[in-house]
Amino acid sequence: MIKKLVSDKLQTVILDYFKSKGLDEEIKYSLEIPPKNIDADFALNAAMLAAKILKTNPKIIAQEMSDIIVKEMSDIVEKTAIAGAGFINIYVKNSVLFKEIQEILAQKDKYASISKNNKEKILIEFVSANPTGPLHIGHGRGAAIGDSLARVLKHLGYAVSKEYYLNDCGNQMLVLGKSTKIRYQQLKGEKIDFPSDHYQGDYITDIAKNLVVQNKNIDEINFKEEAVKDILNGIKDDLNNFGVDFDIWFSESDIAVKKDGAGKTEVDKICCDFENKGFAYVQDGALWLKSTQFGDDKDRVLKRSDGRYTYLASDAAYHKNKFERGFAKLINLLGADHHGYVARLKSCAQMLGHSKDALEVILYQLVSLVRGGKPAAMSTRTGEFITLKEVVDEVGKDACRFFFLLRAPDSQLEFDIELAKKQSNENPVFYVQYVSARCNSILRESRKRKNLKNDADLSLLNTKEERDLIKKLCSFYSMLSLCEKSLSPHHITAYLMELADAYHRFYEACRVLIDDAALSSARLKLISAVMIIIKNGLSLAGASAPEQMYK
RNA sequence: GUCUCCGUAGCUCAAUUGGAUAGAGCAACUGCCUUCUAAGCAGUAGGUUAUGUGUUCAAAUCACAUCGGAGACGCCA
Repeated sequence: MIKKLVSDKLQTVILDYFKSKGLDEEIKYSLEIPPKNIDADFALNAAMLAAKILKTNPKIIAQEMSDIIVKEMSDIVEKTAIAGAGFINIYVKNSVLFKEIQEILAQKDKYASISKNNKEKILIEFVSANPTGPLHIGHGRGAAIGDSLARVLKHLGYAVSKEYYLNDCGNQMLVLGKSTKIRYQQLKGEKIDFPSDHYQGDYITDIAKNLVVQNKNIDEINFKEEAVKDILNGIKDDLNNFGVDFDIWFSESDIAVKKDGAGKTEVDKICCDFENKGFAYVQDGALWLKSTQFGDDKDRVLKRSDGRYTYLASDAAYHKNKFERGFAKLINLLGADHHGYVARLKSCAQMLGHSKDALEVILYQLVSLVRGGKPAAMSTRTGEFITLKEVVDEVGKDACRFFFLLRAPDSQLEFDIELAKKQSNENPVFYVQYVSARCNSILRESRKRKNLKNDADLSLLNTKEERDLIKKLCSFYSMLSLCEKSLSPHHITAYLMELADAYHRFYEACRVLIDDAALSSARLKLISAVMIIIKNGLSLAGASAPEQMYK
């Protein structure tokens, strides 16, 4: 939280300076972590931005600002330096760093979390796969990104709810029921052709087999219900084994089937509402949403001329329901193939009286599946897909979740099954978890020793490797706020790899269990702090921090 | 045809959202285990950020154009 400390103090100092210069407008300066070749703790770009407006030399502004910072913030700032085109590099006092380590040790898994729930309520909806088949590897990516983002936001003090939207009515449910029935009849010896537009996967036959065992009369079986129940249980198991749990399972039938006293569903009501407000109109016997009014490139059908609603109508009612539950911000994770929905969903949000930013849609590129260099199909209908369960069983939950978090959502992810199945050091999760194993090993060994002190003097930690490691620990909060700002949790894995790198270098350079009891105690404190951060970070990524690892 | 995303080292990807000398892992090569786990460390090599023009103190990042890849554009679900 050093960054927060520095930036909070800087804010008033800089504002005062700007005022003294007669600058009223807000300048969006940023406090950054400098590139590796510069050893300063933070870099400030405010002088260059101010110079642009004041039309003066940025270096002069930088010097003035720098002098004020040193004077006003002497309790935390050791020194400053002006570099490049007018960067102000800030060096934080060692005592601030050491205090931060104490803070980590005291707060443990609560470190860098904001406990007061004064931030807005957020609903994050993800996966939401139709219950027509098991989750595949693409759903895994959505699950990993959504769940980790939720964990980060929760840690930062937002009241986050994770929701799965269940499309449990509509035509495909009927097809699912029919598919199961035909498989059942085939198992009973009837000669029936299986239609090519029905669900082909073996899991349908498995469900039918279970029904055959129950030995009921065919007329007593609700095939649709049995199939959905079976598949949904499978989905829940798969998510559970993947470390993902949802707070709310929202059923589409609640808004599209359930009727109020007047015999209206929520979908009926919102369509009516939109029409009354002029956001929808009738043309060619269908009801159209005027989404072009809010930036969509064409209007969309809400209700077909035969009276059936489209998915958009359900989605509009669903999002209205989300807002009504008191969520100030909605985050939806969608596969990139659904990007066409963004404009119309945002239109709905605005028609409901919310800002278009109240709904954030994170699109993640689909996972292209490769098997031994050749592309592999992923269609639920052909039945030739790799399930999430299959990959988790073979690769392990930790590696799988870490792998999905390595890339930004909008970059395409190539998942080579053969490579992922190889449990080798090609997978960076081992590099990070190895830190945990090495720390634990030392901590175990240290318990056998008796010359260690509790009130270790952290100022003894003054080698380059120790200082680098401490600084990396202290930037944990910066990483979290970056995830928040970019709404992407992929910075977690990048951070963990950097932290692991700093730790392994420290491990090589600085022996912990040594005769010098004072130094040894200080280093033990340091690795206790490392353990806390590694564990926190891995936990946000949905992975574990093992106590031991063997060859 | 229109729209969205992408194009960065041999491969897979980062780059704190406009910042300083563009960084990691894998693959390749050279060293390091009688001391807390070598799933590690140190080092070498690898780049006109697809191409071009522009915007400014500053561009991989923004704008326009071109080339290439993926995807979306139905009164489908």
